[in-house]
Formats: sequence, structure tokens, C-alpha cells
Amino acid sequence: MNPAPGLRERKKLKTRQRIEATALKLFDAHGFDGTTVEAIADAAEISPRTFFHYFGTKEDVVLADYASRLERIVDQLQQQPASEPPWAALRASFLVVAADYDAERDSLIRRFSVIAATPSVYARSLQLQAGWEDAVAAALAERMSCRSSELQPRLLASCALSVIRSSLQHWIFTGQESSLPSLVETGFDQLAAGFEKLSK
Amino acid sequence: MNPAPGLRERKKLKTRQRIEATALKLFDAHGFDGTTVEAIADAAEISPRTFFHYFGTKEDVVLADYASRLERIVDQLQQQPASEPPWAALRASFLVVAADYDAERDSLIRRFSVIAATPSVYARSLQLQAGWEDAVAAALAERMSCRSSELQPRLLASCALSVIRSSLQHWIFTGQESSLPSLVETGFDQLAAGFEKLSK
DNA sequence: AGAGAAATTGCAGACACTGCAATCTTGCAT
DNA sequence: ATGCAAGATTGCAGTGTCTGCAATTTCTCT
Repeated sequence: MNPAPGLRERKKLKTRQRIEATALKLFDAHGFDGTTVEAIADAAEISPRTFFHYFGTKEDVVLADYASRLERIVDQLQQQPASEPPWAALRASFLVVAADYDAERDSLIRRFSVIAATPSVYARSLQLQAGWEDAVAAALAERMSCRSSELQPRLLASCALSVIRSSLQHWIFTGQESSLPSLVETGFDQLAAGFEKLSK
Repeated sequence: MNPAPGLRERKKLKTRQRIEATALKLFDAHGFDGTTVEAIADAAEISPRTFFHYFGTKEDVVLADYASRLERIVDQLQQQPASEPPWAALRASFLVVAADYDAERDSLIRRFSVIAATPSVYARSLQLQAGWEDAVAAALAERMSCRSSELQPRLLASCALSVIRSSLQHWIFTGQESSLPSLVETGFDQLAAGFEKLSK
């Protein structure tokens, strides 16, 4: 399907990207709340109704990349050799994803400014991330051969995502002075070593 | 203000609680999405417009207890002696909160079933929890005398909340077979000890 | 070329939420 | 007690997101 997806598919993808690009431009210019779906539809030359065939909510335009991001994480995690212990596997997987982020930094920062400025988008992004947590916990449970409802895989997944979130926030906030992968690396190592020193 | 809050205040509180109770009952009966604000207002004998004077969104009725919960966390954290190292202080504070949860388990479970079943409520709850994370990170930064934008306090706060979230989820899912405080305790100890064993 | 599938559109409507202005209730000072 | 000021409640009109439905257009495949 990669070489010849057919005109239909190609057109659909192009429309999707056009909507996304137009919307982000409008959000930059007038803010998220100051931009109506109608305005986006007009600018992207589609009907308002069609907009909702491409995106479930206005929020989802900003977070369009989240789905592929999750796919990447889980994919990486499953590609780690089974012999690799859980935390090491998480570490390796998330470093790859951090490198992805690093590469797309411009697009990322653009989206981030909308996320940070708009509560409803922020809420939606957290919700999607919670979905990542579930997926990661499930993949981890399989690897550790236990149920994903166990405390262990959940906690590991949750903490791994904490590392990413904290690192990202710090990275954005400081104007990317240190590289994202190195921040993530630090976080993972810190959790591997434990908070013992900070406990007594 | 505690002994004599005045008629006005008392009445207001009662109305607020009436709205909350009525709404939760309706959510139980017809689901969150199956219950309109109008229906809640009717049942609580107020006008729909008044509903929005008490709660910013329909979601917020389910999460009405979140504000006081945050207050409690930060309060506990600040009451911990300054000599206490950060992770130990977090551990102690969150254990208190876990005990709170444990005590209100019925109300909690009721709310949880709505949260779990309704994406928009879930999203809102995550957003509020992110606010907790900010507050905890700030309190922690003060205690560690660094800025709250530093990676360290953010990561600690984030992980502490990961422990609570994971524990709560496990606790609810397993039908509260082990006590919440003990789960939280386990989680904190595990993070103190570190994921070293799971790394190599 | 034509049948069938998929995409686009318009329309009507449900619902959450907001600002504004009018009305009613409560607290307080005289 | 009475009247005034602040606060609470309400109705109303309006905006904007999102949905289902049915009609129409656009692609795909034979």
C-alpha cells in the first residue's frame, strides 16, 4: 500500500495535512479559542461538516501527531530483545522517541505553545498520554509475563512517562539548552539508582 | 468563620452539596452523557444558569473534591519538618492522603466509576492532577531551595503522583483487596530503592 | 461506461456554556 | 425596624462544538 495508495488515499492524506497546517496557522494568529471550526474549514476549503470527518474534536488537530507517537513507543518497546530487563527496555525505547522529538523540534514547539496556552487542549493531551501509559503497561506486562493490572508494570510505565513529561517540560521551558535525549537519559538513570539519597 | 459563617454562606454550601448529590445520583442512573445540565438543575431545584455559578463545567461536579484534596497534599508537605529529605517528605504526605482516600472509599468509588466511564471527565481529572503536580513541584522546590522549573523537583513530584495514580488504579481494579496506604507505601519504597534490578 | 463504494456536503438540532440585565435575598448600619 | 448595599438567582438570547441523516459528488474497478 506504500507505493500505490491510490488517488483517493493520497487526496485524503493531503486534505488532512492541509487542514492541520491551516488550523495551526490560524491558532498562531488568533489563538485556539479565537479560531472557530468554521474558520478552519473555510481556510482549508472544506465544509465544516467535513472537518469532523477528519478530526473528532478541534483539540485533536493540535495533537494529530500523538497517535503515531504512541505507535512508535510501543513498536520500539516490542523490538527490544526479550532478555533486556524492563527498565532498560523502557529506557532504550524512550530514548529513541526523545530523538524523534528532537528532530521535529520546530513543529513540536509550535504545537506546544498551543497546548500550554489552552486548557482544553492540554486536558486532551493528558488524556491521550494516559492511553500511552495503558499501552506501555500492557506491552511491559507481556514482557514480564504478568497481568497489566498488576502494580509493577503500571508503575514502571507511569514513571517512564513521568520522565518524558518532566524532561519535555524542562526542555521547552529552558529554551532547549540541553538536548532532550540527554535529559531523558538522566531521568531514567536517576530512577534506576533510586531516590534513596533523597529519603534519609 | 467556622462557628458562624452566616446564613448566606450556609445556604450556599447546602445548595452546592445538593447539586452535587443530585447530579451523582442522576449520573448513576442515566450515565454522565445521558444527563443534561438542565436535568440536574431541575432535580436540584435551581435554574440551569445557576448551576454554572456553582460549577464551571458539568465535569467539575464529579471532581468537586479535587480542590480540597490538593490543599491537603500541599498542606501536609509543608508541615513536614524541613530537615526531612524530599522523598521522605513526599512519602509521609502522600500516605496521609491515601488514608483520606481509604476513609472515603464509598464516595470515591462512586465518583471513580463515572470518571472511568466518561472520557471528558477523565480528561478533566488528569488536568486537575497536573495542577497538583505543579503545586507539589513548587512546594518541593522551596524545600530544596531551587527553582521549580528544575528537572529534579518536577520529576519527584511527577513520580510521586505516578505512585498514587497507579496504586489507586490497582486498588480500585482489584476491589480494594489490599489497603491503599500499603500500596502507596510499597510504591514509594520501590522508587526509593530504584529500578536498578530491573535494569541489568 | 456503469455499478458500487467512499467522500463531501447541507441541514436541522442537541447541548454546554457565556454575558447581560432584571429581580430577589441577605447582611448591616442607622 | 427600616432601608441600603452587596450578593445570589434567574431568564434570555446568543455562540460554538459536535452529531445524525439524507442527498450528492467523486473515485475505483470491472
